[in-house]
Amino acid sequence: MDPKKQLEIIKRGTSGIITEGELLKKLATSAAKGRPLRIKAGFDPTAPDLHLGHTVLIHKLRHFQELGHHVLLLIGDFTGMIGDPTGKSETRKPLTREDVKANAKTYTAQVFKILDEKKTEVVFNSEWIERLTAVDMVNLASRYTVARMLERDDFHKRYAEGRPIAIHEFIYPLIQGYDSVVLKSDVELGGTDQLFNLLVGRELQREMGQEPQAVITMPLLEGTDGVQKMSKSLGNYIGIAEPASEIFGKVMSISDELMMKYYDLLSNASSEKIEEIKAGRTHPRDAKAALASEIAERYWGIEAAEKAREDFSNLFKKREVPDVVEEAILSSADGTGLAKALVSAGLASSTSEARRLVEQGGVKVDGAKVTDWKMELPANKAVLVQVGKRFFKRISFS
RNA sequence: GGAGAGGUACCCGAGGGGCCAAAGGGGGCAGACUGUAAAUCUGCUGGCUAUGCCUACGGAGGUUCGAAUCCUCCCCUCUCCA
Repeated sequence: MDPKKQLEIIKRGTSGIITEGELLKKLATSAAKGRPLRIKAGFDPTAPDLHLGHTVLIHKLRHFQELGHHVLLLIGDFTGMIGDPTGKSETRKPLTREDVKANAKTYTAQVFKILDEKKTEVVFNSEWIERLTAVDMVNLASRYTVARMLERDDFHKRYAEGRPIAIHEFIYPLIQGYDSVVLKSDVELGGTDQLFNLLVGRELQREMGQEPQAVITMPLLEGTDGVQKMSKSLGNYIGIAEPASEIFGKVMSISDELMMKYYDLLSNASSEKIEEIKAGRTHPRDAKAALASEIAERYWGIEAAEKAREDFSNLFKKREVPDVVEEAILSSADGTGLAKALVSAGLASSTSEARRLVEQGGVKVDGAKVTDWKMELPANKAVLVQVGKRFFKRISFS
């Protein structure tokens, strides 16, 4: 494909390219010689379950793959096995080789839902880093200066504020850069927070007589709240291992504004289509549903995605009861009071909570709104209990 | 080693003897509305055998009729100095 066209596709959704001119030149040479570019992206194998935020980078890799380039999926197992004592939050315990292997396996399995496995080369950096001798390490370290290290924002701040910087923290960027040298990468992708480390790769390649890699940074994906970056600990994430209905629902719950970003970063839709949505020619609700379907389908297949879409529409548009409602058989020994039953059935976390829900008109029994939390449920037949719009349980007593 | 600041609910953060189950914001939940679990608006947001009781402002004691608030000791975090 024409290098300029390629660049256009690659640029979509990125937060920075260093430098665009260099990248274009690489693309041109590649096209002229019929030699695919080597695209590197590194992953930390410590957290095996991925959420959509992690996939932003992977989607960009896919774009390269579709353009015929060679993707190098680097598993940063070396740092994982040492453990990074930086940061006070938690002392990460070093992973064993087995842990890393197992993590990497689940990791790549998830990654290959997006990337073409046949066109992807998975590499582990322990393979070459472990072979380095102390002499090699010192030699590597001599290629970079303290002053340049201190240019990194967080080092700079910590140094200025007199907070500690451990020596090994200087080593990690060097190792990441060295990986680029070993892999002879033409392009490296990373999150915006990785910019400095990515640039070290350029320096080291230049030092070692290679043409420096182009660097592409991808923005951090905001979570479902639309403000903070997606992360498991903030609870604003959409995990790719979550059920299709959850993925679908969570995507539907994002704001219209955030949807645009998700389209840029997570969708395989054509640029034309995305432009159409941004221009408002597609109804936001439909655009969001299409996105939710696309993502759900990617991880669960078309059938599950269709089902999720249908259920969602029944539940929220038509306000119908889903056709599969979980049964909850409670013991009548605890009494048949509504508030208690809500708690036992897992629809409320405490009787106070249950009471509040009822008082606010959020509870229906057999389709009728209930106002009395002391109401007794029938002991001899099952009733359909609904909390809010989305939680249903068929409750009976044994 | 010395000096100072601080630790409050899911998070941030106010309150400095009773009116404090604790302002305000965020998050979460519910309701209204709708285009949808968007946006906006409203309410709720410790627990319980429930017009009362219990538990809770870093931990343990103490003063007081009464302590998140005052005192003592301890633990932890941060800042400055050596």
